[in-house]
Amino acid sequence: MKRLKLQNTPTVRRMPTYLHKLLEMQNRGEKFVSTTYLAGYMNLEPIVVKKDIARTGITGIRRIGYRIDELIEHINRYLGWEELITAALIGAGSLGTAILGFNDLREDDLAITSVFDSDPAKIGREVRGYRIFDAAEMEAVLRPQLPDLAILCVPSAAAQETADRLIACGIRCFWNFANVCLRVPDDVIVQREVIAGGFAVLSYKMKYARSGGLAPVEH
Amino acid sequence: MKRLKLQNTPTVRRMPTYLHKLLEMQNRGEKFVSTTYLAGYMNLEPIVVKKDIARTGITGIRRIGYRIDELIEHINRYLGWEELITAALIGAGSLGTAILGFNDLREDDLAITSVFDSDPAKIGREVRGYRIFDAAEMEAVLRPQLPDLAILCVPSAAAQETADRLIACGIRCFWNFANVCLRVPDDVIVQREVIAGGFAVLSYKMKYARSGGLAPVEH
DNA sequence: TAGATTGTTAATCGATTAACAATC
DNA sequence: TAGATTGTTAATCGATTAACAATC
Repeated sequence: MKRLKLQNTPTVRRMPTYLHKLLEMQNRGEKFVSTTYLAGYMNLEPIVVKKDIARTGITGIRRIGYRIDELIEHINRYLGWEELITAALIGAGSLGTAILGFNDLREDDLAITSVFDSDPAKIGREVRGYRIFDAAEMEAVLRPQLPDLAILCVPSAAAQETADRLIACGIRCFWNFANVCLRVPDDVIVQREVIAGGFAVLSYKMKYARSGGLAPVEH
Repeated sequence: MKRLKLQNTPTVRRMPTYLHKLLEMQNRGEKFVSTTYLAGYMNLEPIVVKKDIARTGITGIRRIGYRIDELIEHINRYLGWEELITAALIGAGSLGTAILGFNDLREDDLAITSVFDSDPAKIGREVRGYRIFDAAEMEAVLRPQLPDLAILCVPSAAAQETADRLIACGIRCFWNFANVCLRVPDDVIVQREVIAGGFAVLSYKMKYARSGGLAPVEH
């Protein structure tokens, strides 16, 4: 099976952190930023930031850095965050609620257009200003206006079945927080978040530090 | 500044997913597993899994695979998950509550020994069976029995200040879910989770697929 | 001018992938 | 035996890092 392999994911993953810092600086009224500054903030080597920024295609000003507004625009374009992305969120438990509350993402990048749960105690109520629909009515609600992606916050045991229904509905993109690897057709995109993966890196760092002394850093 | 750079993080990040699947298989009464099988489940090339497993130092059985119980033990040792890791969780909002509810991690790997919040409406109450302490009393509660790490689920604006207090208390390891890069001394370990990073990869995949056709896969 | 920074090319390093022998 | 798998070494690829010219 030949698969399309994605490149530059380390760069892509760093972009939202640059963006967040840049927006904060813009709010403070700052106009320019240098790679040195961003690297200092993120505890990275300046050359890493320089290469990342170069990928967006921006041209900077020698001795000064980059225009903040221009850089924000370039990063948004690089990530495909120019037009609003719409999503349905399935599973309004504590994790789902946490995602509904991320104002970092929800400014101009991601709009959650509907929220579903199968718990009768939740259906019809509001969470963070979102009305919760009955998961049984997912197809009926989504079909007329299909969102770009589905955010899966359902229990792991229900994830595959939920995904199957959404795929049948026409959804071709998933952000999967359930602890299972989904079986999907070739043309369906899945981004799985593995929280335990972060914890594994953390404990590996601890093990490393016990022998080494200093605190290790990724890369 | 010379820093200790961590290697094999891609391997380390995949380990918890192997582990989770292996435990499930063990519960079903299975005894052996092959790299081919795990690769099929995780949608990876078999050679990737073979190399990952080799890093744990286990020896397999040609034509059969690996003993599941032995592999579980080797992965736990590789990650430093042999003895229980203890943690304080700061911030019992929806994200904190979600983490308190991850039974995947909380079996034998991670024990949350205390939970703090500064919201008077929450202090003294229970969330998922954990009693919530007043964040103002963090030092008093933690000092007598310092946990291995702190899980930061506080609002971003409060993260640095909270971290500073915990460092003064003796904490040397953080799992940081707040959207800021913490300033910490050289000997303090930080693992930052950037949820927006996952979303960036997802939207980058979408952009890629729009031109390419097939759904791209990392690596 | 001097110095901080961008821009660009080359070197290095590490992770993935390929190839194939060994073997139960 | 044949075939599926592990074990191991080498090749490739991509990301990080180094070096240095250009310049405001």
